[in-house]
Amino acid sequence: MSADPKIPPEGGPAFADHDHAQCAGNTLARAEAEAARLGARLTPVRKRTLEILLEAHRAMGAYEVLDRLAAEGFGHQPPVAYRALEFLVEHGLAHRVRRLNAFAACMHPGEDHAPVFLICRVCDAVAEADAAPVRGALDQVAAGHGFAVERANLEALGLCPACAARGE
Amino acid sequence: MSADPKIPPEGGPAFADHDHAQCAGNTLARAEAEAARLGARLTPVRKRTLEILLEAHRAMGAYEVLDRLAAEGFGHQPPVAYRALEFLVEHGLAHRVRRLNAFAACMHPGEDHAPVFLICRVCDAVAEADAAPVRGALDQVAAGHGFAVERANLEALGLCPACAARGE
DNA sequence: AGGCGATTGATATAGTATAACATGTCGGCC
DNA sequence: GGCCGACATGTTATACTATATCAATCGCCT
Ligand SMILES: [Zn+2]
Ligand SMILES: [Zn+2]
Ligand SMILES: [Zn+2]
Ligand SMILES: [Zn+2]
Repeated sequence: MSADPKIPPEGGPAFADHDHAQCAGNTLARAEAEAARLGARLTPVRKRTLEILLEAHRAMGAYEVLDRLAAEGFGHQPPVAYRALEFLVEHGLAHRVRRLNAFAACMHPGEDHAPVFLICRVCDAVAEADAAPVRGALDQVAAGHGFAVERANLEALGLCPACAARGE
Repeated sequence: MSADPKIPPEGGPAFADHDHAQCAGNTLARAEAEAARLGARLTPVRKRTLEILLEAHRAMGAYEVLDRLAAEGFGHQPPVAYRALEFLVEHGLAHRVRRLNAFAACMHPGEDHAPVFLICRVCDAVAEADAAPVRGALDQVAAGHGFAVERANLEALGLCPACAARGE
């Protein structure tokens, strides 16, 4: 039942130590501004979903998010979580991490970025890095095949600095 | 239903037109050599699974592979397909395409490569491109975060040359 | 023959995701 | 005010993807 081998530190920080409450609040504010700019309605479920992702500062599965939402009086069915998450992803307020079948809040809402995800295989922390250089190389390789890249999933699995220092 | 070399869609070839029977046979031979080199046993189910992937020359879901295997007298249960696929992936004879929850035969077995996948969103063809430049950029970006990349999933979605020419 | 690890198969279940329908809410518009 | 359509939320039901576990078998070595 709860013999979870991985113990993702509750609200674990991304790679760099930081004041996470401020980091989450900050990002939420930017996300709200971005939603307003887009004319996207950040309703209660959606906002709460985003807050949950931001507070955790890690990738969360849809059902994990759903449990939290349900515990707070929202719907108990999968579509409740999936719809909110889909909304966030579509509007660039969150990202889907396919390697983990999970979702993570976007740390740079409104910046129109193509992220690369750095996923620690030990602590499950997920950091969003700038993909511009990677994307450039990708576009060039693809061009060599006559292929036009529209979207890319770039996800790296490895060791975060903290876990590497801890001797993995 | 399979003869016209000009039409990619069903079981379509990768991006470049080619003699697919030869392409598949060739790759299978190289895969067998690689398996032998590794001391990996390419048993009937495993070999047939690889052949199925090679013949299709596209990414296939585990259950799709399972249906084929079952129709040919192998087991009818999911683990049959998942185990064979896992074996192939572990030995570098196939790759997992997470974006599609699917698997594709490796076109360069034994070359110790880190592939990038180019996935056509129209015809579902999947090409395996050299990821070395992409991987280099990725490593550099990751290093900037103190992150050590061990494995990466690099998958691009877009338009293959044939579909682009056909006016998308 | 007997032991042993690897392989295959079946049963059962876990985990992830979406289709389809019902209800409610909030606008503009007559 | 009353109507209407767009959207949001919620529910039921189901589809799709993946793994844990036990049982039988096979190849190989002693
Ligand atoms: Zn982002
Ligand atoms: Zn870590
Ligand atoms: Zn390959
Ligand atoms: Zn195509």
